[in-house]
Amino acid sequence: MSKPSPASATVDAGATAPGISPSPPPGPRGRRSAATLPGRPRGRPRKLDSELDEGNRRRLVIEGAARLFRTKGFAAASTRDIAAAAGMRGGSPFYHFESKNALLYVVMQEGMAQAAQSQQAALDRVPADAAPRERLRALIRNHFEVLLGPGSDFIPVMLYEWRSLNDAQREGISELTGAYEAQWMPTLRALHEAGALKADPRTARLFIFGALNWSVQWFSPRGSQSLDGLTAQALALFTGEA
Amino acid sequence: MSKPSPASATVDAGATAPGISPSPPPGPRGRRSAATLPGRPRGRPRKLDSELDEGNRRRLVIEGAARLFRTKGFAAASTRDIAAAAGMRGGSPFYHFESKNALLYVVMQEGMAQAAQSQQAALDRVPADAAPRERLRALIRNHFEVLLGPGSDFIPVMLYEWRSLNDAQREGISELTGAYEAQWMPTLRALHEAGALKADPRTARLFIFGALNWSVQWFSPRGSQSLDGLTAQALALFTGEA
DNA sequence: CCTACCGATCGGTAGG
DNA sequence: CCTACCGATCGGTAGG
Repeated sequence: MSKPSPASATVDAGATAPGISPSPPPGPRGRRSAATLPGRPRGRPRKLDSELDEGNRRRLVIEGAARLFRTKGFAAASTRDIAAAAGMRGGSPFYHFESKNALLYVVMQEGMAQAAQSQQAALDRVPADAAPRERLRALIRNHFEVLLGPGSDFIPVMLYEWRSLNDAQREGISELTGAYEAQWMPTLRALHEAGALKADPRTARLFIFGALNWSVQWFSPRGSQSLDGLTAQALALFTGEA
Repeated sequence: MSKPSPASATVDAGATAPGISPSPPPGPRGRRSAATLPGRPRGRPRKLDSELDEGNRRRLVIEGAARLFRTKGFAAASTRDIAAAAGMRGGSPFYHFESKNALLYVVMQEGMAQAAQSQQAALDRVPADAAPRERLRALIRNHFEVLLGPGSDFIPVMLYEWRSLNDAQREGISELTGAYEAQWMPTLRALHEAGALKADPRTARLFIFGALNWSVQWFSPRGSQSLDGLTAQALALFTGEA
């Protein structure tokens, strides 16, 4: 119901998902041939001021967009709002991104790439002979960090603005979320076989993700709950052990 | 983070939450003195055609709004879209509602009122001497019905468009959601004391609601899962019993 | 409830 | 990256 029916969903003409490859930022709108322009001095390319912080300005746009998309929603956050948040004038975000939608995609893509990396690191920190429950604890704890930790605007945007993506973009993000979610399954299956998780692992994963993801709606970092405490509570709820 | 800070949150001048009282629909924009207008025949008020289906037109606006707010989001759904969905021309929804925002409020308020009523009926159907787990089953099953059953656009809108309400409106809706949620607590406490629910009941309620609410993101009525099946899985996950 | 209209705002662009 | 601009669309209203 919340996804448009396949029949009516068409892919825009030039809507190939931008920035799918996790390669270094391609510079403003792909225009990167400055060094080969005529009349430019050879040798070590002395960067202009405007080039020096070019990556920084782009960063500011992305971070401002993430924050505004999260607090106001994609449709309600104007590109002017985003420009102001990045210290720019109205039209300047379009120097870095070809459309508001492409900016949304980059926010989600960067968020998921970082979440996946953080999750992999968390799993690597768990001893190979650890109990499945400890592996689940690490996954839950990292997920809370990604959702609620400092600078955590990107993933909430991904969770709550999925419908604002077009089909090609959804496919790109799905690849990332699919890999992220798949890393939970061996642990959930092990717990299920050990009798510590009674629900079917596939359905359990959906419910567990829902329980955790929903915390962005009610968690306050100024409240009494710590992320470690929340993790322990979640573990108790799902595996019946305090 | 997703709620505006109290300092910057101001209540609009005339923004008293419309339609708080669950009394019968007050007719177009509160104008209901037609029967007392001069020159009108006495006796049984013979209704004009336009009056006959006045409630129906209003209904159509509300239901179209609920569907569009759900599928496109509040900001992205235009009042023109809603008018068209109700078979009207562009400006006509404003004959029934003073603003797009007031329409959102009515959708949420009607959704919650109906959900609360449905939940009460579900609880009334549980025998007084039933085990707490059976009470929880009834609550979960009803919640799935409210979220995923036929005509279930209203509650998802409430869940995902909270930020589009102003402060006065939030207060009005909070009263309804608070009562709805409170009905879960005795059951959760009983399960906790019996050792069937390991997490703290307050936190457990937040996680459980998250797990259930998130199902609107992935559930498909054309899939293999029935709402009864989902309920059994959720019960197994939370209370460790199949 | 429709017709016709209004000011405001929006995403996006040309040209420098 | 700014200035200045564009067409489109939006929520909302007057007047019937």
